[in-house]
Amino acid sequence: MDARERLIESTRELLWERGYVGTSPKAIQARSGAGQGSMYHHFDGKPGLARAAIGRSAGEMRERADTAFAGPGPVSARVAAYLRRERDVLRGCPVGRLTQDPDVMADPELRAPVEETFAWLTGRLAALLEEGRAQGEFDAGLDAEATATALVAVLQGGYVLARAAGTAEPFGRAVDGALGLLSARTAAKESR
Amino acid sequence: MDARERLIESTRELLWERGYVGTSPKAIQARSGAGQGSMYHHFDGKPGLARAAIGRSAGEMRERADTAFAGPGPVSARVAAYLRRERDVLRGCPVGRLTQDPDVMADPELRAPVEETFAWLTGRLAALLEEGRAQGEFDAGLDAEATATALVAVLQGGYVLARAAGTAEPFGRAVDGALGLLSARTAAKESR
DNA sequence: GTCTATAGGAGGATAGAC
DNA sequence: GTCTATCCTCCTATAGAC
Repeated sequence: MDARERLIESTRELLWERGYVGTSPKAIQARSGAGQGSMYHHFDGKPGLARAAIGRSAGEMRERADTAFAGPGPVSARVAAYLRRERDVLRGCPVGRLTQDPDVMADPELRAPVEETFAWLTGRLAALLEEGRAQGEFDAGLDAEATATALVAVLQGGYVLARAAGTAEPFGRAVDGALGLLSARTAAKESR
Repeated sequence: MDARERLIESTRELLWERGYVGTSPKAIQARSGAGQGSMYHHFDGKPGLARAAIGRSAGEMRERADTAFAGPGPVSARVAAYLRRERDVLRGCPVGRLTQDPDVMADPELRAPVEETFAWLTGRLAALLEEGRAQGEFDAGLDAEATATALVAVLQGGYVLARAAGTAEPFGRAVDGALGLLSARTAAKESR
């Protein structure tokens, strides 16, 4: 792995763990093993490094969601698969985390990937739920858009509760609670 | 308002807006109008100031929840009242926010109020839902604990989505989605 | 490409005068 | 109680040598 690559990856990790304000060029250099000169040769500074790192995190988040959504089985199973996907819960969401960083949200270039990722995710999930509703998997009264937003929120909030508790447990319980509520909207299957 | 009070309140606001790492003693002094000497006379430094500020935010959060939960009407109405309570959505949750601050979570004294507040809130809401279930307001199969955790997560995640979008809208949609799902678990009322 | 030198400013706090 | 002076470290970056 070359220096440029190590710099991006180290920045990604530090942004994840400590946020933008909490991440210094010095720390990035230390973790990546790259020197001052190397860092400023490959990037124009902290914001540039952050752009590369955030873009990568956002891309990964989309890919993982896509994988779960495109899986086999009925919609409800794919939604459950996504919600229950293995996660490093206590680490939190690398993208959602940035939402709390005023310096990130103040910079349009840093903010855009965050905004787009959640818009895409919610929209994708809403389309999936709508598909399930159209096929009679869910009852006709289900509001796909609102439900999708609630499910994404459960995930993001689950991270918050888990970190507050110091255990991954609340995350799992939140997901269980959400799926429990959703399952009640599953249209009864006629057994004929 | 005396200097000590202004210092706490300013710290509270800054912690809310910028987090612990993003808040400097200098900024606290500037916002409070107190000088260096005044600040270090009343508090032993940044951690001490943060202790006072975080404790206050946590207390307020509990009080507000208590007010909604203790209101009149059936459980479902009190839960909805809490979820739909007026909020400064784009500002986020002053307590949940701290969850992303590694320096806060690393200090037991700063962390404790955060942990306790969410444990209390989830437990309180679970007890309320259980009460509703026992009284036949919800169907017997409702998992009060998991559902309560999901609802609190929807709130915390709603803040994240709202900040990502730059609008309060996703918060409202997430709450609508959650309440929509919950209403399907309301036991049908016999009209006799 | 990477290293070292250098630099102004901010962060976080102490000391002592008033 | 509050003010000013002072301190050392870290932050973020630039310059120029190798």
